Amino acid sequence: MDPLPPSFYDRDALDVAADLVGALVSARGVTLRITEVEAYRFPGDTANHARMGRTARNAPMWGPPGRAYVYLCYGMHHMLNFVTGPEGHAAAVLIRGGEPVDGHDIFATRRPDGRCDGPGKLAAALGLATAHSGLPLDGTIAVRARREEPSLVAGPRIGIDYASEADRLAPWRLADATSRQVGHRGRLGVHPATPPAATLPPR
DNA sequence: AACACGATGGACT
DNA sequence: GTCCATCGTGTTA
Repeated sequence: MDPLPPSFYDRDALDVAADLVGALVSARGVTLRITEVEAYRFPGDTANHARMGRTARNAPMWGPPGRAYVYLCYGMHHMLNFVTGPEGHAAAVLIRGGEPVDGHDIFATRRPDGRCDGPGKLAAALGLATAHSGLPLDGTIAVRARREEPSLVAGPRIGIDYASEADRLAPWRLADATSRQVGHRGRLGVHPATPPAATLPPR
């Protein structure tokens, strides 16, 4: 199975997010089936790291689609994102949860409790850190298309109290309705994602 | 140079 | 539910 091409990511982050649930992400000896994601859109999303413009940290978000954006959160947890939209469009999808489907022994050393239901846990399970930020998603980190379409549930994104009320409430967290590896289940509704607004510039 | 603050997780009440 | 470790980054001076 070939990695998903950059064109897969060259769409609105919410559309990409919906298609990433169920996809496979592999890195450093572990493969996970993605169970939970969040879309960080652009422009106008006040929860987006790139909301204030380009910085050294968020530089990969401004680059071409289909690359990783990894950053350190709270001084100890790493967060894995996939960059979406064309160059200059600083959107991304945060990968928040996954079920191990290969490399179980390595997974067990990185996540002794077996849990992979949060973004810090997921990056730890894959052995990723900020050194991997900017890498294309067809090498050390590789993503392959899902085989079956999961049933999705949606809810507000987690941990973005600093954002505007509209952005705090936007149901841009998407998860597999049947997976155990999904956090904050009480904050997920049964509704599918709202249709994405046109936030991509015409091409 | 100093400072404030996290797209969290784990321990605990 | 509450508390807080821990440090890179961005902002301000």
